[in-house]
Amino acid sequence: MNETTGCKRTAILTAARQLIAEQGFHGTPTAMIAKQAGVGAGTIYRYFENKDELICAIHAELEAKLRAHMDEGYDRSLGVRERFVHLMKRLLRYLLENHTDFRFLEQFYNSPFGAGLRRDRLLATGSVCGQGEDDKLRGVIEAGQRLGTVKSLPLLVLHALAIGPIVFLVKDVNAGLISLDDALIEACIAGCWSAIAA
Amino acid sequence: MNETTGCKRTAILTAARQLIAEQGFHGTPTAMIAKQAGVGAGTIYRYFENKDELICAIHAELEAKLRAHMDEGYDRSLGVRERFVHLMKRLLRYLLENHTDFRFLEQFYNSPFGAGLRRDRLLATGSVCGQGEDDKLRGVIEAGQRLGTVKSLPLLVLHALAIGPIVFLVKDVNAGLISLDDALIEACIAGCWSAIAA
Amino acid sequence: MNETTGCKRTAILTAARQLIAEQGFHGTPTAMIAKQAGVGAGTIYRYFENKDELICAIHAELEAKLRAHMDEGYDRSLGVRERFVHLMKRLLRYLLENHTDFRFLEQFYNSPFGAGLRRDRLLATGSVCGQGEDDKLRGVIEAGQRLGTVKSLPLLVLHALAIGPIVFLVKDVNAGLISLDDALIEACIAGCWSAIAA
Amino acid sequence: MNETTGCKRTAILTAARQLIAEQGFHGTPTAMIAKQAGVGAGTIYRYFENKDELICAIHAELEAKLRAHMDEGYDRSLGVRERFVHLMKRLLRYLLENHTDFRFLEQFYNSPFGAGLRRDRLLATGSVCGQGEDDKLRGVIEAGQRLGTVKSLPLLVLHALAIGPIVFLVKDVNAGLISLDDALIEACIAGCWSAIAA
DNA sequence: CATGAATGAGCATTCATTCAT
DNA sequence: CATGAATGAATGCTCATTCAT
Repeated sequence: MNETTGCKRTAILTAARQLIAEQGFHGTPTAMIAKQAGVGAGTIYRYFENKDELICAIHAELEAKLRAHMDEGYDRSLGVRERFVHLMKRLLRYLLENHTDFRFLEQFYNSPFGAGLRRDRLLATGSVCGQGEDDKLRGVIEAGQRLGTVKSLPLLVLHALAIGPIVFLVKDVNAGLISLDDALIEACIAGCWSAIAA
Repeated sequence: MNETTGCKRTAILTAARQLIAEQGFHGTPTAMIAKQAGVGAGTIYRYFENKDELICAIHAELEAKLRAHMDEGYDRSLGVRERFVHLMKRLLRYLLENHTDFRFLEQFYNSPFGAGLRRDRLLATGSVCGQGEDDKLRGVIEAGQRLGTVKSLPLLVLHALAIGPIVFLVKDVNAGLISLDDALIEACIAGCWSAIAA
Repeated sequence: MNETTGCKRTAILTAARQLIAEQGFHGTPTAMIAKQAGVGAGTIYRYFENKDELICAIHAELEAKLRAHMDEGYDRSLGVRERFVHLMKRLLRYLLENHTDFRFLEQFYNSPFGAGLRRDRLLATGSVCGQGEDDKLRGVIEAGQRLGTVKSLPLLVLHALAIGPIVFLVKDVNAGLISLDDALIEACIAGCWSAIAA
Repeated sequence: MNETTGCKRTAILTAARQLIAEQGFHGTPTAMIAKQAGVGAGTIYRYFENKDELICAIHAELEAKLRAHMDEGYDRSLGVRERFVHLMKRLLRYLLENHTDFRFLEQFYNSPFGAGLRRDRLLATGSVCGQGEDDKLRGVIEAGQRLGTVKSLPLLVLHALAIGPIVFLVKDVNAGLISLDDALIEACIAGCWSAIAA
């Protein structure tokens, strides 16, 4: 048993996520996933229609996890800037701490897989434009716009100004080019706020 | 003849860049590249060691083109902010106008190919930290720091704050989620400046 | 419950026969048979050694059914020609009315399955040469030979002359190329008789 | 070199025909075909879209060969019966002498492959009903009907009476149940004629 | 007895790369 | 130099069969 998860489906998801994060979609044969998950080659297909479905399932899982993590400890009573900083910090910290998750998502969005799904997605175009979803970051930005503390620009532009640097920076960190302490994280997010602040 | 370039190497590079931008690395067999380039399947291997080398050659070519485009019309006599805006505008406009180039680079950096090459690259971690190269954006940022108009943060962080939103936004545009007029471009780059300005 | 037969074995046989008739041996996984039969995938193996045995069991069942049908209403006191016509009509009508049975047998005999079993089988080489079995058609032909009303040719040749057209014609009917009324059936069997009559 | 044919396409066709005749479609992996043909596994796909296309190509080839063989030596000036006997003899002899061809066609027509193609095919429903083609057997039968020497029955019925016994008998021969000398061949075809003769 | 999750051998097909011409 | 036919290793997926419950 390679996985203590108990459930084979979870073992497969975990193995696939890790391997794909490291070696890419095409560098990760299903046989390798099965082996790493400690299951038979055919077992994958009891849980997923095909390799693509497996990949999309991982993506869905990761996005839910990420969103849940960001929302944790969110306090509506705080001011716009404080709430923005809270969400952004949690986002940045999550991406830094969950190395393989980020690597996976990185590849996902920049591949034909993500092409059709890109809209409304968090790291890609931002859940900010999630239609009816309870997107906290979007809510904060819109609240700021109503109060006049955030620029009157299209949501997508503001979102790019906020999220773009985070994604970019995490790549640098993962590439070993820099490491971020609390002060730098604080400074970076302050910069993001300045970018969107009126 | 699909290419009037005369040189087969160029025909191959062009064909490969376009096809890969549209279909991804793995959706683009070498045979397809050869056909589109109007050359024999074996001819590719007269000019490139293997498919990976071809891909890296495209990357190198695109990066050089991009850098050259950014530097064009650059006026050292202007102020820091003006020079920053000039470079950033040219970058954003180039990426918007050269759709397939961006698509290619997007895929390149977010794949095992780019993994080893990521350091020092423009869109990835920014040519800003190009060792000895004449990197104008880096120069502007450092000049700003000396004058106290740009924050005293690591270059990579500033670079992320500047470039991150651009890359992010171009993806949105390419996904058809938004289109940018001059005013939005201006506003976006103003936001980037605010992010790094002291 | 898809089957009211009560017995799982029967449910499996029925499901397998129908599915195989429609989709062929290789287009019919055991899992599909089990599902259609309303039993678990493993249950098939409680009643049949393996898939091949199941297929052979269906074949045996169908052949018995067919033989029983042919023999029904058989009157030994009639003349040779009348008895021949009786058996042949019942054969033709059975095959026309039991579409899937015919489709199954068709596939069975023309596949490696039937290869080893072909000898002594009704539709294939004819139960006419069934060793000790009470084969009515064979009996009629031999009786005819003794009376001099049927040609003195090897049984197998006579059998081919009698049965061949039937099998051939049913295929045409199943393919929707022709439909047979009573007159045509009569005429066809008359032709078969002419072929073997002295 | 397993094949002296010179052309790989031919080697593949030949190998596939023989192997499939012996082991069936599903008992004959493409790798086995390639090996027997003395070519690489991928080479098959340079000549055929996929395995199905290969199989259909074999079928087309065999049917053409068979038709050509039947037509050889055909003399329009002979009487209806003589022409019928000529064609039928050549058909029967061809099937007897080309064991594997028959085995292949047998399987082809009784499989999902043949399902859509069955109409108008020689062994299946008979080229007799080939729309505009120069089908000699059909011509002879129709000529006989005009002269009143052949029954006034639908072409398909007459065709079944003529061809059915042949196909049936060849199976018996191939199964080793009987062997045909000239006299038996003559007798059998005489029987077929009696079946359709007015 | 019955189940159905798990298995893994087996197969069709693709594609980067080679090499004889 | 250029070609493109040939290659065969590699891969996603299927399915008959087993066995723990």
